[in-house]
Amino acid sequence: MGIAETMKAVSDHQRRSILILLKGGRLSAGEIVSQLGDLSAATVSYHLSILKKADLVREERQKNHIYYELNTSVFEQLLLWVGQFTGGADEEENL
Amino acid sequence: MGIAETMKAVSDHQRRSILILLKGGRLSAGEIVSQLGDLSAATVSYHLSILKKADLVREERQKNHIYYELNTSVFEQLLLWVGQFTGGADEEENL
DNA sequence: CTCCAATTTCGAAAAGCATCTAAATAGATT
DNA sequence: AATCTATTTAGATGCTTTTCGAAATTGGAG
Repeated sequence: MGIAETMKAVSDHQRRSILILLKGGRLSAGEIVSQLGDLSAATVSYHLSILKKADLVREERQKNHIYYELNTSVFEQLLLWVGQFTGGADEEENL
Repeated sequence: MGIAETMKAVSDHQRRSILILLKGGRLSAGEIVSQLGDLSAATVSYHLSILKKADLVREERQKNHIYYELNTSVFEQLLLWVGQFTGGADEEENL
């Protein structure tokens, strides 16, 4: 947790692709592997573990699948961080 | 240009520190070096070049100083990208 | 309990990144 | 033009990250 971890997680292209995929609803690891197309299952698993540690996705076990879905709450924090540079959100006008 | 470049630029701790410093107004490279305290001028220059390439800062030459300042417009794009996951901004409801 | 399918973990290789010192450049001042 | 100061570029080094294939794990089905 913390902006550093979130930023690192989101700074990788493949991980951003995974996040975009998950916008369409939850998917199993295997489904993510085939939708991405060009990455081994091991690699996808690695990326998922990073997204999970950063709390950007949540995992849910069911049958013999593991489903992943977005955890939108952490994106709010990211939004706050970025917002401080755009006059959005945050704003502590005390200088 | 492009979200990839922006994300990479912003994913580094030192570069984020530089951006925060620049929130307080423009600074020369040397001023940034001393405010950061623990980084060589060469390294700071390296980070500035990345922020510049990503268009997050703008440089302005004056006397024998080079001043850097935030370019807020690219942060808006970042905001849009993040916003797509939070129900903020963007929103193309067509499924 | 054995077999299968889905996923993760391990170990290694390759690529990329942050950092430094030293050398080069750019511009202002003498 | 010689020099001083501010900054960048170059080259080297160590650290981190991404990726893979193979082996281990986990849980369900026969």
